[in-house]
Amino acid sequence: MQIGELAKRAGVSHRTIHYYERIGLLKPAEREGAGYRYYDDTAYQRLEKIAALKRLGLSLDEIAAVIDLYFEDASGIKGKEKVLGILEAQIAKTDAQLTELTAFRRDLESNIARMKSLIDQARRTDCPL
Amino acid sequence: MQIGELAKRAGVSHRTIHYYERIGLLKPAEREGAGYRYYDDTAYQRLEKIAALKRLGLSLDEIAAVIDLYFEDASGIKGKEKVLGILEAQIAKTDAQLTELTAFRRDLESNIARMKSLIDQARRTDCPL
DNA sequence: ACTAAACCTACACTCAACGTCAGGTTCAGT
DNA sequence: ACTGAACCTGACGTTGAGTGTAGGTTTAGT
Repeated sequence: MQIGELAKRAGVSHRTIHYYERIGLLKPAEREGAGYRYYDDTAYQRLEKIAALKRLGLSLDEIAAVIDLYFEDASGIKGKEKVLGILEAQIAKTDAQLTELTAFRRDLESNIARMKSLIDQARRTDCPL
Repeated sequence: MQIGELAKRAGVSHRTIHYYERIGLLKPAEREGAGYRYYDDTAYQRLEKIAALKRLGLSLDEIAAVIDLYFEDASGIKGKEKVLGILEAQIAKTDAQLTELTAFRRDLESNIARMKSLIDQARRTDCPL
């Protein structure tokens, strides 16, 4: 598939794909004959993964550091140990984020309840129709 | 307390505080005599809250939309209903994020296990000391 | 052969969220 | 009265994550 279709399927612009390629997030893809890029499905999967990791709040740099795990084995034992370190740091971060996120959720719920009762109350006193 | 101390306590720079004030995230604070800003503890709490919401991935704009909940009641019933809408959208987003985050955590754990076993294996075959 | 749609590179621009710098004012202690 | 630390504003610089545009090339359909 060409860049246009890939972009459409992944819900990003072709400029974004060029950008990801430039910063090393997405491999340059096959370049047949002239300069056209041709992608297969793994490129699409990679873009999806990138989007998912972005939603978790990772920067593109951080994503670059972990994404290859999903698509190839780290090369050599040095690489593996480095990757292990990254993963362990990442899981600690994730746990902290989970804690904060659940607390935030609780907060939201209690505020929703509060708002609802305030609205109810206002309705009953101001305009009982 | 003055801006320097507030900045130190909250772990941000004074320029960040100026910036937050300029975009309406932080009230201008008391300005006695000459232009010096004097803050009380709620300013500190507000900065903490902002930091927490940032860690959850909200933009400063989004934070501005919800932070007042924590410090004052929304005014009028119209405001309350608007706020309620924001809160409910936010909680849906939060739930989605929680789902993704736990999945990501699971992924990380399985990758960590995989890496550990690969490293172990490599150690045993390559250099059995 | 021709044309429109899709592609290419390269540079410039945007926007958020700050940081840096310069030049001036104010406050606290001596 | 004086000095150094803390403060002020305003303009400009920076980084991350892209977007826009210009000018040229390639491909697919007719």
